[in-house]
Amino acid sequence: MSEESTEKYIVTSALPYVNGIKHLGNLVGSLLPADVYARYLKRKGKDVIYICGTDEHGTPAEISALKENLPVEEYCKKYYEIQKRIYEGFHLDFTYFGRSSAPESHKITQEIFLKQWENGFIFEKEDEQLYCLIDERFLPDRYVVGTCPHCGYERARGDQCENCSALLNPTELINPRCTICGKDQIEVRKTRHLYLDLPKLEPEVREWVEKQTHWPAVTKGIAMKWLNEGLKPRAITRNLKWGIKVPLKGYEDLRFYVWYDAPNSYIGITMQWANKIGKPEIWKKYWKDPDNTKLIQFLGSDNVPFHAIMWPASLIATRDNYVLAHMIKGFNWLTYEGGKFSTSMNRGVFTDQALELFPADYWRYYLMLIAPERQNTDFKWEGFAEAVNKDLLGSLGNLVNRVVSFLNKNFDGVIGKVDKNDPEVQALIRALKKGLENYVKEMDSYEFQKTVIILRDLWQEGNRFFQQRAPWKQVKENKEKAHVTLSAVAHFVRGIAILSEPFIPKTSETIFKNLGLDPSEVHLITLDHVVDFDSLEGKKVSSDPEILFQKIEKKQVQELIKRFGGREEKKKTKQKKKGNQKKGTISYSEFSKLDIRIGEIKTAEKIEGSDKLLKLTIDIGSELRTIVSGIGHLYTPEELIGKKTPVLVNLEPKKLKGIMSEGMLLMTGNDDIGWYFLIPEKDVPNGTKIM
RNA sequence: AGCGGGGUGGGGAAGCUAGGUUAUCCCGCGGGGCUCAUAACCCCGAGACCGAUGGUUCAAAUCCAUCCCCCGCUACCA
Repeated sequence: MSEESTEKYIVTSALPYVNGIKHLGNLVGSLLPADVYARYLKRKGKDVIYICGTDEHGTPAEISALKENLPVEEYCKKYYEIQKRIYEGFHLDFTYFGRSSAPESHKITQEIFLKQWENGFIFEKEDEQLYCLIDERFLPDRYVVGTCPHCGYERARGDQCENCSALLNPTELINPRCTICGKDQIEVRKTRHLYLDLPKLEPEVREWVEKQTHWPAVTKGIAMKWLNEGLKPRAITRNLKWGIKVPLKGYEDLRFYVWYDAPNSYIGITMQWANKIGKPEIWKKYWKDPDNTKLIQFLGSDNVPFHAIMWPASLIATRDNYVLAHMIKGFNWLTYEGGKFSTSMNRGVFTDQALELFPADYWRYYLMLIAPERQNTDFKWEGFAEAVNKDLLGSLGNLVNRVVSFLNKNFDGVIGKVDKNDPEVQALIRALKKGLENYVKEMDSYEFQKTVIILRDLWQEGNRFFQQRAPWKQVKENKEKAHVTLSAVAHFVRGIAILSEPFIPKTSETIFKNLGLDPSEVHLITLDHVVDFDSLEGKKVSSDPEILFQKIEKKQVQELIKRFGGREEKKKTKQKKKGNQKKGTISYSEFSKLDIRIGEIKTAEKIEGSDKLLKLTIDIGSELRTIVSGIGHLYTPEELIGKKTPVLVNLEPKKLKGIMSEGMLLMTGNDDIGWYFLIPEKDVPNGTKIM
């Protein structure tokens, strides 16, 4: 066995919670980049497994199951199947997509726990918790509301009062109520829980984290913050029925906390795979050979503490030889049209809807292009359409189509010999070589956005070469040379199809098909065969090439924004919220944005077709402003001329009755007592600021 | 309020960790070319006091300090 083959990789994506169908944000923050990376490693010829599955334990699953009137096991199975099918639709090429509730996950979690127990990293502590007599369950903090002991707010949550923002303990609440049944049949019960002794493990965790100099800023920053604040013991059990049992006498009523069992399921799911393929021991080859295995984990930044601190600590505490993460690639957040994805407000796109609208590769490409690697990024329908129309269709699709069509029209579809002495051809080969080099460099640094841009540049490079060589002219003057041009481009296209495979696997298949190659080959060829300008010689391209992408029309974009919620809707809801609230405090900096000055009304005239609006010209010192004001029923134009009044000068201009109004008169009063000008006590020059 | 991320030509981003020739890319805009290709492609051009102020330095978008603004998280919704 060569040294190369003992090097193994485990790629994991954060386990999506079983509860319902996920947003695009969930895809882009872990599942998709993990898939792209695992595919990349396969393109490098590495021994790699890509592990993921649903995270099924915990209270939310139980509650959602209640709501759907299903036993929790059935509920989880249902959503496991649904999510699995969706991810297959996105061509996520898992080695195994399992479940955290499978027997293997129970087994490994219990095994890990027992080792920690033997090694003295687990202790018991008694605690008080609220218990709902109706639901017959202990209530997690979030499932209790009651009156705040500090401010008397009646709907304070178990952990914090929204009104006075005091941090609370659920047992402090006055008249606590259960949010599951809504009743107040609650009592305080003593309960004991098991804790993982993180303070004891801290030095080892710190030493390990400090060694990870190659982690991205998001990951390392969050991990160091936790360590610097000091680790506290963390409960690993809950009072639930749904979950993994604690394998100790006297603790049979307890279940492990989700945060504790979920990451163990990466191992558990690998075991599920191992059992399924009939090699029950093979999981150890990956998870218990830390010197030769690299664990690469993809997750959203909220998950970083669990993967960078808690889980490694947990594994270290076993004193066993489990693999710890080599890379934890944390992602920031994806927003939707400038705001957040929101289930309740029905804003944003769910993964199942996405697949009904467009092929998976459209999403894969755009999402990786805007992957929130170093900052939050925004999903925009216009951006999506642009990426599809310009990059995928205009650049890649066009290149593939034009070369295949041209070969069919002029050379019976046969690819010829590439003349490698031709300097322009040499330049094209060099460009592909260089592209490959950069691609590997960026992928090895887990830089997905940058890799996508390298791909896009290569697609353009193909078009440039095609344009520069103008085979449609060559074919008339020197048919042989035209054939060289087309053959070179065909080989180039083959190369970029392989490079593009991790990102747009289905498209790469189609490209291979159009080139007359076996589509499944594109998932097998390794990167060292990308730069190859010989292998297609004599081959025949497809006589009926498949169109790679469909254009997304402007009209369609507008419809999508309308259907899924766009900016307009966001504005409205924001205004609504504000309108319902009392005026809150503003900071001085916000106040200082207001530019209010004394202005003198120079002219005033009625606006045709309006009974209240007057068009005023106001001298604000530096200039004359046109302001439309609704005071026509209070004053005649003549009365207004010469009046001095405070004017809000930097108000966003707005068209009223077709006239641009560039400011606002400030007056006092209301409709009962009338409206009055605020006239300065002493005459001041026009344009004097009001502070 | 606390925490995290960010402010770079009209829009979106790269560059900032290891300061240094004309600040890079995509879209848009202006002009030109091509007609093989899903009006898709290619070339040229205009456009940036790199959030503000102060500092370090021969030299700062890049380092330090202060401030301002935006977004997200703080709800087992990633």
